[in-house]
Amino acid sequence: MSRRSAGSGSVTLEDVAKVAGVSRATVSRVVNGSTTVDPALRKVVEKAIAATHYVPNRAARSLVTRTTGSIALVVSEEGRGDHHGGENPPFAGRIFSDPFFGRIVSGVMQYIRSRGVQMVLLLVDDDESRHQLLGYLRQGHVDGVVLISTHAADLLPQLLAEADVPVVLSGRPAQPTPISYVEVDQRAGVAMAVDHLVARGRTRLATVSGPQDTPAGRERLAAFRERLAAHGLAEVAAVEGDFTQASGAAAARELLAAAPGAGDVDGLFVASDLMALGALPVLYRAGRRVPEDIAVVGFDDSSAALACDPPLTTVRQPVEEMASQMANLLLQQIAAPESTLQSSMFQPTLVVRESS
Amino acid sequence: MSRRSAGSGSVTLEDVAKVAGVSRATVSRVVNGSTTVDPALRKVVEKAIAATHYVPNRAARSLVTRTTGSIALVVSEEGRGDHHGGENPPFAGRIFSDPFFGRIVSGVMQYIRSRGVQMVLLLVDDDESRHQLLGYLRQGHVDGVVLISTHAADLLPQLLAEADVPVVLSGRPAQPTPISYVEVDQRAGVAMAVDHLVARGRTRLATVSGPQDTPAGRERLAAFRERLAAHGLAEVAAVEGDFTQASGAAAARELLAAAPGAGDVDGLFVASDLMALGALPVLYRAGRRVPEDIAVVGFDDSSAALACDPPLTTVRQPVEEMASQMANLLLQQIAAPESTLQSSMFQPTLVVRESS
DNA sequence: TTGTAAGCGTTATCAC
DNA sequence: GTGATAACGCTTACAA
Repeated sequence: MSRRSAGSGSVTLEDVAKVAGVSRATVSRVVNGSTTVDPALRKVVEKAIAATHYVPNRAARSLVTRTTGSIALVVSEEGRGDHHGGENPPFAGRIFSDPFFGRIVSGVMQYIRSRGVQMVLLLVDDDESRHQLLGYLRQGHVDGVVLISTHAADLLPQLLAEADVPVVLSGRPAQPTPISYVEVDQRAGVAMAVDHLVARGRTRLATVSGPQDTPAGRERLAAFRERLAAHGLAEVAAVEGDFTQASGAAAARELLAAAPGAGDVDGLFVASDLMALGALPVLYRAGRRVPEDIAVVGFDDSSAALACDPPLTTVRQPVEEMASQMANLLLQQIAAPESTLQSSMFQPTLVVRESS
Repeated sequence: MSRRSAGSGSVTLEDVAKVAGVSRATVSRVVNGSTTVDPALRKVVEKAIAATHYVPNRAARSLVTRTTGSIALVVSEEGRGDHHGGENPPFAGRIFSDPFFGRIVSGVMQYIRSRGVQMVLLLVDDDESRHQLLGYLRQGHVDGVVLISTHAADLLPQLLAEADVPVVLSGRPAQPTPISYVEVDQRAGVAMAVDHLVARGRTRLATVSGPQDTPAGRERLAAFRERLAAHGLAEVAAVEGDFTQASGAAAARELLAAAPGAGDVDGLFVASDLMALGALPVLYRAGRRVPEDIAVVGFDDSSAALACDPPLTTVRQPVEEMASQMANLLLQQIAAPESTLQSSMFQPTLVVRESS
């Protein structure tokens, strides 16, 4: 085939109709699986479709049906205090290097691919890109949105809800908002971690928390304190990270500086595996053996947990399943826009490895 | 705003024209930035557009222009020997958990976002999904494809080239194919790694190679041997991995079993950081100190390199830049379909850290 | 059950 | 420079 081969896709319904000796409408009915078509004729039409290599033109179809068969996966990093301060590149690619991101993509794709739905990936990281997103959605190029929003101050969940765009949010919205969402039971997960440490005989517990401008960061810290209290304990220390590996290392240093006495802290809950990955070498170099001197539990069960040495005990979030469920709820909402909003809560599990 | 607010996006060119007191055609000209329109009228029209919150309907536009303003990022895992043998989930999500993937997404997005182009993510991992992809492309929902293909036996590069779809491939095609591509100078990168190890006084060199059914895996192994020969050396051992962390660990074990004498191997080139991440703890547990007993160099400079302990010396691939360039070449090709095919080669750099 | 015909919202080719 | 008007390829009443 040459580069100048017949403009593929240019065969129309009309062409098929001509070949099959029927009307355009009948071909359309066959293509769309209408039941009201004579089986014999259908055979003929199907043959004609195969012969002509017909494929429907999506744009034309969209124009009349006002649906597109695709959804957007929107990653919103907006609402952060730091507006990419000195990052390299300036582009907010941090999220794409988080193991979390890949799992979400995987989960969404797994759900939609067999349903003939496509996914377009969009990033929002400032006012301009948010504005562009809103425009894009109004242009009607997607039927709905799976929204990954990390920060509590993010305006997007509310805006999308108001704009009447079918949308499912990752995590409970920070402000009460009429929006569907899928969450993990953070409280239960953290409780598992704390209970596990206590069961291992640890009583001097500290935490490396997530950023307090995110719901996940806040909830996990609160749950940590709450569960500690239930055991009649109080935290020895709490240092805030930002869910990155580097911040985990920094937090560990801070922790050691604050509690220099050997054996001061004997159990550590780190609010994400990636931070734990950063923290472990720091502990190790400071002469603290894991788990002997200090038992460590992470959160997520991301690939970072297995990259840890020793392998990290962690609270598993079923991220892929949650992402699939987001896609599921979204597709339901698209199919029945006026149905009531639904949300799902997933239970985490404790994965015990060698770090505790 | 209620959930029943005015059907957003339903304001048409005609509506704007009515408000502005001009014809539909003129509004269209303004929207598309045509120069042949009276500045005064343009002002009026722009005001009307703002007043009505008009946004163009993409489907209608696509239908007539036959372009979509979006491209596909196609990840093709096809051509592997193992057809997801016993993987959990069966879905081929391996690629999404590779740090590589996020960097590619980041690079492509960075390039296209300011140009108003959108990206849809597609996965091909078997005959059926490949067939679906071809159909999808013919439906004309994207203007072109950035193709990430990992395996040498993959049919997709050839098929897309034949189908006359604008496409840019990651890496040189395994079979000579009329297709644009972006590659890294594997040979130069591996040479840096080997030279570095030799400069460190290492002479008993081994490698954990990538899978030999991928171009990257093959080229790096060949280049390793070639460069070794240039130094008058020969490899002590070469064990094949599959670019995953687990395979790196397995390879390290095999290596130790094959060369059990202490000090047998004093330098190790691992063909990807992720495999190095798996290999290091195995070496460590076997009593080999890194870098004292055995110096290790990786490839990629992915996040895995920093997750290593000690931090990994590695050959940096400018993945984001390469991905951006893929997008760039693709957009060029879309704009001028008959122009000659272009390819780019990027130079890697050596990032020296503590593992060697 | 099938065909006819009227749009869907744009862009593009013409005259003016 | 501007305005009719004809496509673009499809779905969908409505008629037959």
